[in-house]
Amino acid sequence: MAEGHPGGESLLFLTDEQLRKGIEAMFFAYRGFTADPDRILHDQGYGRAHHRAIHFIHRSPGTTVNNLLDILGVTKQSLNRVLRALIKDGLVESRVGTRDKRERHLFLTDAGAMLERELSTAQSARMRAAYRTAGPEAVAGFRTVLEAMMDPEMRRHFLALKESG
Amino acid sequence: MAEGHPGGESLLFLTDEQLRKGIEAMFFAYRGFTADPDRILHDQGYGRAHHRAIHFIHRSPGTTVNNLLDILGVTKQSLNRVLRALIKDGLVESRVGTRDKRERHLFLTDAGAMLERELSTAQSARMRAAYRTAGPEAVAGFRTVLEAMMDPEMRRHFLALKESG
DNA sequence: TTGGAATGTCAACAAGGCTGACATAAAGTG
DNA sequence: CACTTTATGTCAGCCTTGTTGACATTCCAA
Repeated sequence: MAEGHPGGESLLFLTDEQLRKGIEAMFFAYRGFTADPDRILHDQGYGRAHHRAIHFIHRSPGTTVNNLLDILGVTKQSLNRVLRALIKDGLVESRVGTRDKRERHLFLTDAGAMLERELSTAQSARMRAAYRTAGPEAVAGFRTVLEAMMDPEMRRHFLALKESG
Repeated sequence: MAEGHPGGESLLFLTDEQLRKGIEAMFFAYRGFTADPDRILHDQGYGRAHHRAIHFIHRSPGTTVNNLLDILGVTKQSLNRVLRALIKDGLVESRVGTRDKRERHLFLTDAGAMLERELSTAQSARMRAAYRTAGPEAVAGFRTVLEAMMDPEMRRHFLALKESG
């Protein structure tokens, strides 16, 4: 490690200590990131899985169960339980596909959209505060590192969502 | 939103769309962040909870159960279940305190240190790759935003750990 | 038309969170 | 010494959310 490394500064920030701090920062920050929605959801008897489903249905209305499975990276049985609850409670609507009747297309109802709004507002508020504190350049760096940290397939999903935004 | 906002550029990057992308980036990146350790742990019959305990015991050898509870933000029943398994399997040692005999001080055994090393190596490798791809300035921004996103109490823990590093 | 592939549902189980109650031991306080 | 507080461990039971296995429906292609 002490050998003359070419470039000097370009490698210096990659010490074990720096990496460990990055790991811990992710851990603590993610807790903050989910804290506000978790509180709201818990009050309604839902969990983080419901939030994820609601978020991505809102983001891509009419998406199929299979699509959602790819994005969320869970088993269909696990997702199905969550969807069943959301449908039963009238937050999500499931419409049989017209072209392919095996598929179910998912939409938020008005009530679902309302909850989505509430969750998104809470989570965005924290994000906004963090962004403001850190400044635009820090935000750009933040996004760059996060994107580099994803699995390739997840990055593909992430970028695909970007375009539709 | 379209009203003349003072400062212009300083607020422009805080659109709903930017915030939503940040939220999704956190979601997808965290999956990547935990993917490699999760695989290793699963092979040994452990989960993410065990990883967290091992990480912070490694980071602060001799830490007490109460300390760990504060940092991890779980209940003692939950942590105890994890610690019991780790102690039974000979990865963690629990020593009665000398000054205060009510306290248990936690240490990794050689076997525990070995697993910690394996987990940390896997997770650091991904972090290192992301850091390298993104570059030093992006990394600084990344860390700044994450720190701003934490709950104050978590930030306190995070900064306290930094010093001992 | 029949068999395989794709899509989604239901049942049962495990990990790991949670709360509540309680035991023990040690420390601190009157 | 009696009493309270603190630190920890444990039991029982619940919830969310992950898993695998079995199954129904639908589509498509041989």
